[in-house]
Parts: sequence; C-alpha cells; structure tokens
Amino acid sequence: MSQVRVRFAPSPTGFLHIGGARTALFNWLFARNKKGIFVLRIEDTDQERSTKESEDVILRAMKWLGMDWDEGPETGGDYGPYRQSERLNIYKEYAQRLLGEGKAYRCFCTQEELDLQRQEAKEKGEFQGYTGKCRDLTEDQIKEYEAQGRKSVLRLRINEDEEIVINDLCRGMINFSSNEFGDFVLVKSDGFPSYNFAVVVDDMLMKISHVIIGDDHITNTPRQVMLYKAFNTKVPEFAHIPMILGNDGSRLSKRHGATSVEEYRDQGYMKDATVNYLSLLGWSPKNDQEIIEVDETIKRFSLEDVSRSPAVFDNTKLKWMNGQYIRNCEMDTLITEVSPFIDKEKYEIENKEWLAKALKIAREHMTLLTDINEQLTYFFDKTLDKTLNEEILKIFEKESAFIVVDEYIKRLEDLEADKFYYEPLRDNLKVIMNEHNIKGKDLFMPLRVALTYSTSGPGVYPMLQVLGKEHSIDRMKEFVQKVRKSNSLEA
RNA sequence: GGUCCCUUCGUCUAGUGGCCUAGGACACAGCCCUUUCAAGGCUGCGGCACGGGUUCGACUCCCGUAGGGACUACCA
Repeated sequence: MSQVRVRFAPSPTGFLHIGGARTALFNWLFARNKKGIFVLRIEDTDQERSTKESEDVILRAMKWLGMDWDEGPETGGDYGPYRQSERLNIYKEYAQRLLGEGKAYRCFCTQEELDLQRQEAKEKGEFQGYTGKCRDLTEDQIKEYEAQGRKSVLRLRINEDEEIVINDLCRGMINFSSNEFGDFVLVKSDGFPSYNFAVVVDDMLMKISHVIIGDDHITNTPRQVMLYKAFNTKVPEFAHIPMILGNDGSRLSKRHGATSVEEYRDQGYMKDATVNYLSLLGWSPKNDQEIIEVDETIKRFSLEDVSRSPAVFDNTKLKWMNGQYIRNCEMDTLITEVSPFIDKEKYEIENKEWLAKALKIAREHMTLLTDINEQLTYFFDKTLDKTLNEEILKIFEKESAFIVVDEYIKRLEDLEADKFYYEPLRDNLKVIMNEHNIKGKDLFMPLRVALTYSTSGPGVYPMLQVLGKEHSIDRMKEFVQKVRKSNSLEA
C-alpha cells in the first residue's frame, strides 16, 4: 500500500477557527495513525483577504495544539512550495494543458452579464449555474473580445449526463450528476486559480492520498472529481467530516463567543484539554473513556468511527475537561502552562519549588489556567483582602476562637521551620483540641480565617505549609491584633 | 427553488436485528464525604423526530414525512 499523505489547507484570512482546528486535528491524527505524512498548505489565492499575519497566527495556533507538519511552509518538503501564491506558474501550466486539450475554454462574460443571467434563471426557477455561453467561441470572436479589452476567465467544460460517484470514507457512496454543475471557473480574470482548481492541482502534485475535510465542502468534491478526470489522474480518497455548530445549532461563528484557537489558549485552556475535547467532537474511542491522551487517540483513531452528524460545541464540557487536566497533569506541565498567566506585577514567585507547593493546593480549585491569580491572592499579603467582614467577626465572637489561634501561634513558634509539614502541624493542633475540647468547625474556622481572611479557600495545613513558619505566624498575629482592635472599638 | 448531507437524553456520544427496561460523559437536582470552598463518590432527572413497511423480533434494514444544515461566486 502506498504512503498515506494528507493535508490541512487553511486560507490565511483570519485566525485558526475551532472548526478548522478540528479538521486539522483529524488529518493529523489520521496521518500519525497511518504513519503517513501530514502536509500543511497555505491557500492564499484570495488576493483581497489573505495576509501574512493571518498565516503566522494560524501556524502559531497549530504549533500550540501540538500538530506538527512534515511538509509545509517553514518546513519545506519535496512537493513545495506550500503557499499557493508561490505556485502560480504551476497552475498556469496546468490551465494551459486543459485549454490545449479543449477540456477548458475561455469565457469573456462580464460580472454584470452573469449576474443578470443568474437573476433570470432564479426567477424562472431554472438551473442557476453557468450555461456555457462562451463554450464554443470561434477564433475570431475571441480576438474581437480581446480587442475590446475584455478580460477572460478559464472554465472547465463539463460533460453532460455524467455520473459522479464519491465513495466517502465516513459516509459511503454519494452520487451526483454532472448536469447539476455549471462550467465553473478554473482561472480567475486576475490570473489566480480558483479554489477548486488550485486544490486539485496541488493535491494531485503533492500526491495527497486522502482528503479529509469538512462536509460543507461536499458539493465541491464532485467538481474536483471532474477535474481529476480531466487531468486523467487518480482520484484521492475522500472523507467528509461533520461540521461543528454553535449552541443554537447554526454554523459556529463569532456570535457564539470565542471561536479562535488562540482565544481559548488566552482564556486559560490547556492545549491537551483542548485537543482532547476537539477529538471527541465527531469521533469516539467507542468505550466510555472521556479523558484520553493524545498518543492513545492517535492509536485508536479511524475515519470509519467518525460520526456523520454535526456536533454542537459545548464550552461547559470543555471547561470541565480543562479542570481535569489542571488537576491531573504532571506538575512540570502545569508549571509550564500556568506560568505565563501569573500576574508578575502582583506576584513574585520565589522559585519553582514554592510554585509547585502552591499549585498543589491551587490546582484543586482551578478550572482555567487564568484562575491561578485568584488562587495566589491567599499567599501574598500585597493582594490579600484583609477586610474584617461580618462573617469573620462573627466567628470571633466566641472566646474559643481566640484560644485556638493564640495557642496555635505559641506552638508554631516552638516548631522548627523545617517541621512545617502535615504531621507536626496536625499533632500540635490536636493537643489544643484535646486540652480545650474544641473541635470541628470551631477549631479550623478561626485558623483558616486568621490565615486567609476568608471562610472558604485552601485547607489550613496546606496553607501553613505554603506560607512557611514566619509568614504564617506573622499573619495570624496581625489578624488577631486587628480583630481585638475592632472589638474594643465596638465595645 | 434545485442538489447533497444529517437526525439516540438540553449537549457530546455508545449502540451495526434479539445482550436495550437504550449505556457513559457534561450540565442540573439530591445525598454522602468533609475544618470551608472545591474536588471526589453515590443516586436521580432525561432520549431512539414522526409514519409506514421488512422481520418471529427493530434504535439498528427499506420507503416516505417533518426538521436541521451545507452548497448553489471570478470566496476559500
């Protein structure tokens, strides 16, 4: 069996869309599963809308998600160049070939003429495609048009009554009749190739074996098949994968919120979670597994298991999944991924060891990487809100609250700094518990509040461990002082 | 309008004629765990679009109907 070669071919007219990313992902997964080649090709034949910035953004997003390509811009390869704007001479050559063989012809119709034609056809309820007005122009007519300075396009001469069968890898046989298609444009009047023409020339020359693409292209495929036939060349396999929809069931777009991959990255989604979620949109490992790491996805991926129906993008589930990754990934991974989100103005992270300690607590309370700053407030005096609200004061209406904190401070002062880990911290508190018969909420709440000025948040022991001896004691002392002062003012 | 595609809980999905009283996950509700908030565990809520066939037997096969979507460009 010949080598599997697939491609992802975005047009650089904006960011990498979530839907595009999923298409890229399925191509990439398929290539890696088959030990094939993943080609990245930039389809920048739309002179108006294509930009280099957009290309950069797309490549960056691809890299972020970990989809590496074997051939493409920056990487090169044997079938380059990989930007369509750099392949113009190639398209020209192949256009010439079709023209020479009479399989394509020049059309001098103006936009206005075509619009009018289409309008009339629409009113009569007739076929709206190009009807072939310029199909059989004589040499003289062509010369005359040229003399008038009219621009021309190149159109494919489509055979009548031809059956076009696509054997789709995801959905089986799809039949079309050539009569449903007008002679479509291959080369635009600006000399640039049209989408379908460039795609076919490139896929053919780049020896693409499988075209995996969104099913919104399903009606483009028969056109491409006709072109392959015109070139007398082998037609690749096709797999049309379902689209991704917004929560209202329509095509995913800006009004559904974030749709660009980098937006998700910036919002604090981890790349592995994003890839995991995307891979489960239209594909299933066929067991009850939800969290599935990419290596295993590669192993199990197959086009036959791709569903045929569109999937609604569900942010809530992605969030849940992101939380799973934050809580369960390697600490080193978490440190790497979360670091860019830490507000450096507010928080000076001493070192990696300290951050790891803090993250051990913080990760339990995070859904997005951006949640880190909210979690970090507990550990820094600069940002901690030290307001004594009613809830806090209420806890210290009980005398026992003061006993707990005061006694614990005393005991901690006698505890060596390197003993600030779970067992010693617990044992010291136990003594207080037993001596004063204070337990449960009455025991822990005062301490938590003294350490964090909050009735919710990290557990007491982890908090002490992260703050360390000196800082813990200072904080509690300061707190007790403030409460006493507040109480005396009231009295 | 035409052509094509799609249709299992609100959402993502498992299901390839009997294993289905339709399984899992997110969300939601309740309970448990617990020093708080989370996390975690358990339970519940909730679905085969509809109508005809085929068959001893249909979520599964066929045909209609309805609904949704895509395309119908010198945009990709």
